[in-house]
Amino acid sequence: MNPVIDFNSKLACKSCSLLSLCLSTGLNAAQISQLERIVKRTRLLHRNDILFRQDETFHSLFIVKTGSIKTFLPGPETDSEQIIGFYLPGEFLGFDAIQEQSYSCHAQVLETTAVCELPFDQLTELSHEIPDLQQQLFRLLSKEIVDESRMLALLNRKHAEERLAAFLAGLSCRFQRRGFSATDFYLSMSRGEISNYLGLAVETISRLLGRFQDEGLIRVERRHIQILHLDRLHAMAGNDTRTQKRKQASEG
Amino acid sequence: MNPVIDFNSKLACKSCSLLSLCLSTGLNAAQISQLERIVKRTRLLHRNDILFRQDETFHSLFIVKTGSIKTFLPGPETDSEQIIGFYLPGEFLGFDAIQEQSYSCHAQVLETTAVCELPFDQLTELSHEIPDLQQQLFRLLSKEIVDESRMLALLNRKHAEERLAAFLAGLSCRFQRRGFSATDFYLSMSRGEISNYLGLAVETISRLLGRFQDEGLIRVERRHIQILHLDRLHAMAGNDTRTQKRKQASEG
DNA sequence: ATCACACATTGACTTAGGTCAAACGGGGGC
DNA sequence: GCCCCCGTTTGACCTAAGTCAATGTGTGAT
Repeated sequence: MNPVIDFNSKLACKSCSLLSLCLSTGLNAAQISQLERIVKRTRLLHRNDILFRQDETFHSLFIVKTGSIKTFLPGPETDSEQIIGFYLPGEFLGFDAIQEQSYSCHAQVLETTAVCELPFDQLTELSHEIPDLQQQLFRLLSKEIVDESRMLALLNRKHAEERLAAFLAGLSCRFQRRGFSATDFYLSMSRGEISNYLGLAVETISRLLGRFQDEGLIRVERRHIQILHLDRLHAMAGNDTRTQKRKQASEG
Repeated sequence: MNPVIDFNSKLACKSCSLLSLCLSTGLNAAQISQLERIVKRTRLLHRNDILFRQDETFHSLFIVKTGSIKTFLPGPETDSEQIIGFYLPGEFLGFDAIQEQSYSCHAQVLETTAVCELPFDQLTELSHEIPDLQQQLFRLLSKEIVDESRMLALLNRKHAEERLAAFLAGLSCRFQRRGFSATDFYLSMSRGEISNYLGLAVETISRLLGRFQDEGLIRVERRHIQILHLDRLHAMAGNDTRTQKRKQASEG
């Protein structure tokens, strides 16, 4: 289920398709190698490991190389935590920590996961020399803002069915963009985590997945999801074609 | 209700307490005057004027000097718009536009409002010379991310009562920080706009405001709000004292 | 291989808040 | 000054989704 990775040697960033995907649009080879020099050793983490904690001093951004991570705000009870986001290969974490110089949430690993660590002060220093890097960082922060405001709209205006459809459609897009199948993937999060993230009850997720399957929209077996009608799923998520195109263009 | 402002002359930024509050923490006088030079003429807008539209090409960030602005994602129907945020004096708009170089939402003025315009390319250029400026910009973006994730948690985990309490408590904090009263202010948005923002029905807002008043928590008459028990309001919003302190510290 | 436990499903019932409808009231336009 | 219209309030009713409870099921530990 998880690809086998060579963890013995430090992976050079140029062999890591992710960094170029994420950061270096517009950077030349020399600039990329400058960037490589500041990347700290790849870290390998296992299910339930904590990458960072709320209030911990901020030093670094992280990029998911393989695996997946959830971020959440803790609540008074264990089950009153609020999941803020799921992070898949090629995605950045830690932007929330810049403001107060400490992380605003916990980040916990959902499955065996490799991350790159980017010390932020070195990154900003370097971005003085490389204007495009600064620009790219601003873009990544900005994307996070846009994504979260779309999520606000989802939670405020959409019913359970549309939320789950949007969630699955979103995962599909993100997997596809990293070269995985858009229609056949494994969820790294439990039903409970999905329901928490979407502001629904576990039972609702369970019933909806069942219904989606009955309707021939998807095939679901435990955490294995196959999307049979991606177009219908997008329609159900309330993405008109125009929105979809715009999103795909921007995410590409 | 609105202070009288001298709109005949361009307001120098140093006379504008806002810029120093918002941007220039840690900037010296020379740097501030560099910054001043790139600020475009203050613009004066009136109720319902559009500051920018979704998909419009991005050139500038804006700061609210006086008045207030809402941002929203348009929906297919007029009433299916989703309000993303309200912006008060001293607050920045436009960060969402960096990613795609076009605004992700509409920004509309709620009352007579003055804004400063900061051309973004000049701002980033300047921030190569002034590291602290770059840092400050990153912080502002980051704050937006944290605020939005708190809002996600609010919408997902809180009931109507807690949402409205949090909304009022939040306004109170923001007014106070700009030197206005924390317990006596006017809402620049309608009940409908509040309900839209909080993901509730107008009727629910109306009923809750009535109930809060009956309970002696607030005095409300049309858009005039007086908070009689700020502590109880914060408690109702689910802000434990610790969270409150941390928030105040960070927002100061 | 077996057990135990956490995750997942399914059904029955409850409820917070939405929807619909009707009445009210204040401020801007004439 | 009067009227109209939009925003607001209030009441009656409805429904989507939550809660509670019971039952299944795959996985990892022993």
